[in-house]
Amino acid sequence: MSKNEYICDCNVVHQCRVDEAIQKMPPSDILDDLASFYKIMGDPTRCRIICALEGGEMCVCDLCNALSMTKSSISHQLAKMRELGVVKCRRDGKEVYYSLDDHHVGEIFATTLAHIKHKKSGEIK
Amino acid sequence: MSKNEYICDCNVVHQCRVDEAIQKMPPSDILDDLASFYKIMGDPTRCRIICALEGGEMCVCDLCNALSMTKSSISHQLAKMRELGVVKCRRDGKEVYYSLDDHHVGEIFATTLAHIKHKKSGEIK
DNA sequence: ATAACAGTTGAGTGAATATTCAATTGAATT
DNA sequence: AATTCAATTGAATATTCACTCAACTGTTAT
Repeated sequence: MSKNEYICDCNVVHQCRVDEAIQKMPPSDILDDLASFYKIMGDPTRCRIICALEGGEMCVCDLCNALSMTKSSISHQLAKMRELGVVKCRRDGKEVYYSLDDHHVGEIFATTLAHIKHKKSGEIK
Repeated sequence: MSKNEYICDCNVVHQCRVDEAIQKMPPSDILDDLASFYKIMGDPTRCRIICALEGGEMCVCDLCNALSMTKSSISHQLAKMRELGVVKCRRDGKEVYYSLDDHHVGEIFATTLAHIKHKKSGEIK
């Protein structure tokens, strides 16, 4: 009778918990944005770009040298980060300067970094 | 003379910023852990699992029905999340109950969700 | 104008990964 | 012991994605 028999071959154990979870689930556009935000942070290269930009704006060439990577590779990543509103850029002559666009990013980043470091040193839960 | 000529065909614009970024860059094992943490959150299915588990533990079948996905798919994701210490599980008879392992996850998740919602409703930077 | 330089972009490639399907494990019931 | 049910696992597939390479855009200098 309930929709689960079409999805899964077992019976619901706690219908109330299932209903509660469905009811409290954020709308899918919000969830997709959330996942996109995490996904954009979920790459070592982009994490390093964010770390570098926390000290202030840098041009693409500066970033290349700070991260020891090619201009093309960095530029591709910056384009994605810009699209998601993580970084912004301004042109000054031949150079293009990038900086963190979203002030929340730095905070979330710092919080998570502290959490990782804490876990790393002790493995206390 | 500087190493950048091997990486990039342009000249460093701000050597001091580059040096500062390199010096302040967290060690690569920390950065990899950080990226892994974000990566595991960077998938809508896993975000939904986390949302569901915030209300308390659920068995795999409950999760299937809450998310309208197959047991196998959910189980594969749960295995990854368990490996990274995001969720933990306990067996009770035939069922296996999953819950959030890391109390930081909920906090970081809530913070980011609030941030996304805020951005969504207004696009104020 | 032409050349030189900073950065971008698109196609292509190889690696990572989410889901499906089928087989298997582990536990409870008959 | 045999069956049933919840969950896991491995292989296969399709998609995503980071990086490379080469061509191109936009700006400055000659």
